[in-house]
Amino acid sequence: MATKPSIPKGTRDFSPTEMLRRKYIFSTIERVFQKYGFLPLETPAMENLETLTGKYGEEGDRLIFKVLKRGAELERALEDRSKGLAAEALRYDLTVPFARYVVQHQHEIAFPFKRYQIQPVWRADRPQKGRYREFYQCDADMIGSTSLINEVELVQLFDDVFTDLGLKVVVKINDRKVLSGIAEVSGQPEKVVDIVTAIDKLDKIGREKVEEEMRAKGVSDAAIQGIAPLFELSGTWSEQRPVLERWLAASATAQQGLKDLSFTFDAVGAMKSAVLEFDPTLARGLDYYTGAIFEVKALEGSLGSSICGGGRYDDLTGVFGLKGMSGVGISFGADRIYDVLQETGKFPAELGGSTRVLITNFGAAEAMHGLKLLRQLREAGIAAELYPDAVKLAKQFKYANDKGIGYVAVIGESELQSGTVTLKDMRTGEQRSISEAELIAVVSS
RNA sequence: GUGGAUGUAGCUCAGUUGGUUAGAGCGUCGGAUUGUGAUUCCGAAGGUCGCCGGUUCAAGCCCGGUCUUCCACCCCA
Repeated sequence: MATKPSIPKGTRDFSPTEMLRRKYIFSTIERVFQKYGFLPLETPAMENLETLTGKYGEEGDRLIFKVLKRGAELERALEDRSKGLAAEALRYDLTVPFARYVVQHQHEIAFPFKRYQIQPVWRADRPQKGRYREFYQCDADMIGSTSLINEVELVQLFDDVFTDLGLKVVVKINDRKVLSGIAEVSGQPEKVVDIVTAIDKLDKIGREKVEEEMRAKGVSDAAIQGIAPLFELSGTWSEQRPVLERWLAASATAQQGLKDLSFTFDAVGAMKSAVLEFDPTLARGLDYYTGAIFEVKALEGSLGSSICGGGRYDDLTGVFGLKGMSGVGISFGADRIYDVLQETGKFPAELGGSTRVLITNFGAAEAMHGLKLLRQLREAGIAAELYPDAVKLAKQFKYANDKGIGYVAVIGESELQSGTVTLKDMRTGEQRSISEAELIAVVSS
């Protein structure tokens, strides 16, 4: 007997209902990406293993899904383990494949290059709620420009997407240069990574535990004291800015970061659905971000975790041999946006895709006539179906009901003779007899 | 990768200190209505109790292993 079928851990099937909703999210994001001048790009599901290893830190390397060698190559690898059992791996994110693409095709690309990419990525992580081993990323990056106008546009892009999705969000922004400045001013600039990863957890574990963690990582009490002003920071950017300028006066790096942030705040202007907020505790993706850092959180729903991220990286393509290419990019977490929209009931009630009208099937003659009508309806741009089998009518009506089809056009023997259809509005339950010529007009209104 | 929970019908879940033939609601299917869904009434089907092994006269229940899902950490979308 066949064993019960299943799918790998951390992967999911998406039902038609779920897919309509997912496509709604993807197409909303894609439309905005295009409006901002980003062009589509796709890269293979698999990359050469060496393209990926070492790009995500020690922790990241462990989470890369490796693809086992096959055939004779595998036999050889099993005998001599020194070269490893895998030469390829599934992509871990979209940014590194993008960097690889840019380097490989640098002579064909016109810079600044703006691309978007909506594809699944894989991580050999331990699944949890909202964390999968296969999930989609929706990335937009521009590379080959250091202008802060890019940062400004990305903030506006966030605003546009979430306005279209009808969700209130906060866009948090920070600058890696400010974080370096904080470490500088504290007197232990070499501890910047430890300081920053601890600060990053502030809203989750609180000030005391953050200080505890810094102490555990070897940050001195004097330095922790020096970071204290961070915890007292409050108010809007215009209130925060002078405080930061005074506190971080000794660090030229920090001053530059503050200047850049101010430019972004000033240039963004009024926003529709998003609130822009400076968050000094924001540190994500420290490995390659060098300037601005972005994160978006929903102001509705209970998810709490971030639904988008991004930032500027000064030397993303350097590891592949192309130096001095600065880029800035963002990523939408479609799966988490789905959860928030689902929880807050923000999905549109009717998401296209469902058939508008179903023609009943009473038998060969009626069906052949229905087929002709079906063609006319479709020519008129109306999604229509003919029930394929001449089963009892209740079953055909139930099919329409379950599928959310708006109208059922009953064509039996009497309708066939009189050239009419009996049209039932499935929402109201009303039913009336109309001529075939009227059908398209009534159904499309 | 570390620590802790979880798994019973398609779905959500009951199931007594281990005791005969494992239940409910929803859904599905059939009928009431051979030309009408959603609502109503009647009826039926559907389970190797995640899987493998052990203890026992007897296991859905106890023990071990394994897998899944979930939670915390790590990290992250």
